[in-house]
Amino acid sequence: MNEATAPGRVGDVRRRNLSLVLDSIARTGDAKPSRAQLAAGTGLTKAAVSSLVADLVESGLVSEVGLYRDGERGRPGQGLELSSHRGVIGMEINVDYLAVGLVDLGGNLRFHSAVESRNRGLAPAKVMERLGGLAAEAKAAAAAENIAILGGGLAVPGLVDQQRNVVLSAPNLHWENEQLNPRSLLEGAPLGVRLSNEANSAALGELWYGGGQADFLYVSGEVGVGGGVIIGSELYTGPGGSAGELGHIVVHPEGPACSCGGAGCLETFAGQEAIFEAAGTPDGTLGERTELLLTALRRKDPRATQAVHDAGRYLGVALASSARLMDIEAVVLGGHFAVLGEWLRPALLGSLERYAPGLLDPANLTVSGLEHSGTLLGAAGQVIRSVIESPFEFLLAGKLA
Amino acid sequence: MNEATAPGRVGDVRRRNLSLVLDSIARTGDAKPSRAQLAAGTGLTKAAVSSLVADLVESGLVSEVGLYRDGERGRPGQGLELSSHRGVIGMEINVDYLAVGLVDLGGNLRFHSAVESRNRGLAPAKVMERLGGLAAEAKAAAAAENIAILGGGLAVPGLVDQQRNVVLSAPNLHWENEQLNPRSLLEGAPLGVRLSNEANSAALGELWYGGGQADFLYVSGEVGVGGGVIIGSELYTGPGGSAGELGHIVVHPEGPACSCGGAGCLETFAGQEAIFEAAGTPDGTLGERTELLLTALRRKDPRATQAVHDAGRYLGVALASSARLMDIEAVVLGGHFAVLGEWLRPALLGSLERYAPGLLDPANLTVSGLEHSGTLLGAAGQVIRSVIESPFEFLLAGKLA
DNA sequence: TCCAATTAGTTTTCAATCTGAACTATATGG
DNA sequence: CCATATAGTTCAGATTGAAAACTAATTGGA
Repeated sequence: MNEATAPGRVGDVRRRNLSLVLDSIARTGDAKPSRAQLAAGTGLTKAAVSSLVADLVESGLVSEVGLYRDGERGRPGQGLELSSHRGVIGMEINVDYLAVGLVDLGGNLRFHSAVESRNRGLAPAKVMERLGGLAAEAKAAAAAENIAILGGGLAVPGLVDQQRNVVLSAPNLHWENEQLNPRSLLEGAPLGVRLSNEANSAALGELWYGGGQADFLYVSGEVGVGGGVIIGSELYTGPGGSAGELGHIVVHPEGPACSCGGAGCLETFAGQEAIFEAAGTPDGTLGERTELLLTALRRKDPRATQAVHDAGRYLGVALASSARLMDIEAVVLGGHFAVLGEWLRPALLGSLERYAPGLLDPANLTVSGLEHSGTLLGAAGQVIRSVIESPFEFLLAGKLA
Repeated sequence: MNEATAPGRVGDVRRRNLSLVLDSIARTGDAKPSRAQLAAGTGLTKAAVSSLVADLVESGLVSEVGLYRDGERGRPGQGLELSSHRGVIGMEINVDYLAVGLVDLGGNLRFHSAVESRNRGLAPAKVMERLGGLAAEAKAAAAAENIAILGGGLAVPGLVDQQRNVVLSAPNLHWENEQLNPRSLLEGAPLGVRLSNEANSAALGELWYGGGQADFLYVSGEVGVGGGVIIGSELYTGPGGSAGELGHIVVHPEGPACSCGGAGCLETFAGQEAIFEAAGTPDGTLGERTELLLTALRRKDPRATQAVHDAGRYLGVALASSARLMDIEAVVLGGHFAVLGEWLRPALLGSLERYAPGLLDPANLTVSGLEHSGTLLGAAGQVIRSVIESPFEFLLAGKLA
């Protein structure tokens, strides 16, 4: 007998409605809805909403914020909002830097700190130690603002196993099957620390806190070319968790060998290294090389211009194929594709028009506006969303003062 | 206020559990479970299962089939099965033929009929008229076997709007924005007739009635190259409903122009027409040309061999990219790719190994075993699944004798 | 032969939770 | 200052599954 689904119990109704109400409060955001507005918005009765809100307030997830004046007459409602005294710490390990951010339940970045750190080839333990220092800063900031930390999210540029806290493979860090202990970064946080992929987190950050629509492909141009697929406002990770590997789509069957073992992958044409090399940018730190490349582009250096043009063209091929396969209607560019957006865009659009005419509206090809906090927001947001989606489990997990 | 989700009501629990029990019976299939076994399998109590089964039996969806002898002692259980006196008619319009099938709730093909029909360029009304004749045969067969027809599914080789019953675009039929009236094929069926895409239906047929796993890509080689993406045992159609267009993945950026307006699409290398042309197969009906090509392959004709080899190679490129983007771990080949499977496979596997080494286990690259009934089964199955997933709605829709 | 053991299925009681309606609370405006 | 309007609470009623006790049907051994 196959028992894919759990049986419905009477209590499930409340779990679902707790989440529905909490989600409504989160979506309404700055408007700070009253119970009556929530009742109208969710379709529940006022009685049910009152009862649900009472539980949420008691748990500390929701706060009442004074009276709310909407119409002209009648008793004013009590405004409700996600508590600004509950937060999650977002953390990011990338090839050239470490970063942390403190995000409250409402999605506000209350503290942010980043340091350069050449992590490539460094032992995970060493990197985690450095990150611990940053995390301590964030914890201090939370204490100062009286924000209780519920949990954390840690994004890394590689494939992860969230259940076991293992980085299965992060080629650009030279990590392979590395067991991490992210929980140690945030002792005592009731929801622990969730490990995630950098591109996926950035995509989720864009969805929840940026200009993300319900369906889009986020393209992450870091050292590697990654992607995050958002479908119906959810991250699509695929059965094995490694969906969105845009960097290894074959864009030319006679193309050069790729570090992945394949050939003709997008990354060999549009990865940071490939672009710098094609443009003839000399060695240096990421910041230096980026500056040099941008300068070269501004003075219309032909080699740099051609390099970026080619990258855009092949990115267009990959996006055309992706759009066809997954019916993608919108694309958000992040990382170095965001930085190079202006120079990349014409070739990219031309390529899309050549390989998939009319499929993607140029207006739906945008550049991320979250800059470097997108990944942090997404990493933290996953924990915040887990609370919004299962508040009942959270109520049990721990009602902290 | 955003009201994405409906509020949970107490009654929803029963809807869910009705579906859970019905689905359990469907999955258990030939084993014909007793109420007690269902209780164990679903996690519900015997009392709850008894009550749910009573409703399902009353509706006619489930039948009791005599005593069930399992253990050595104790009262024997009443075996339960999906009623074999309820059925759905699956129908298919393709470029060269029409087909119908009668499928009972248990997924058994109780009647099947197909005729050659050159539908390319024919007016939809004319094609529907011919199909009506076939549908009448199926209805007669149903009457003879005392099977009540609940509804129908109609698959066409094109993009459809299921809500409005419009074929948005079926290039190989030369149909564009054609309003159909599928309901007229099956007057009186309580659930109407559901329009669907041929490749998607074939993928679903493979999932429900073939060797389909929970996650796979079905590749449909008909006149065009189509695809159906199954993720977590569900069809992924994308936000606009046109996901799975494997035929228009770019496999060579300098490739020839494609009918879609793009260039270098897989279809220009691996579509039926492209293969026949590259192989030098003379004109004729599909059956004749296929026979000629197979004969040429058997006698190791170099041109035919090369044509199929190239098609396999480019199909490999497309599958490598698809696997990377969507984390696809299994592929099922249908249509002419199934027919050519034996000759295609080496080049396809070689190509996969070159472009995405180790990503797809060759054992997970299989050929459909449903032959020509896969699409019919899938088209009908969608209606059957809708009943299994929402039996409560069905109970309201109509309890027929 | 017949009863203890065993398993299937039903009945009964209870708790959870929503709806709906009546009720209380608090504001505005004439 | 009261009619009106809106917010929010209280309470009876309905639905539904859990738990436990009960009835039903069968086997195997005394």
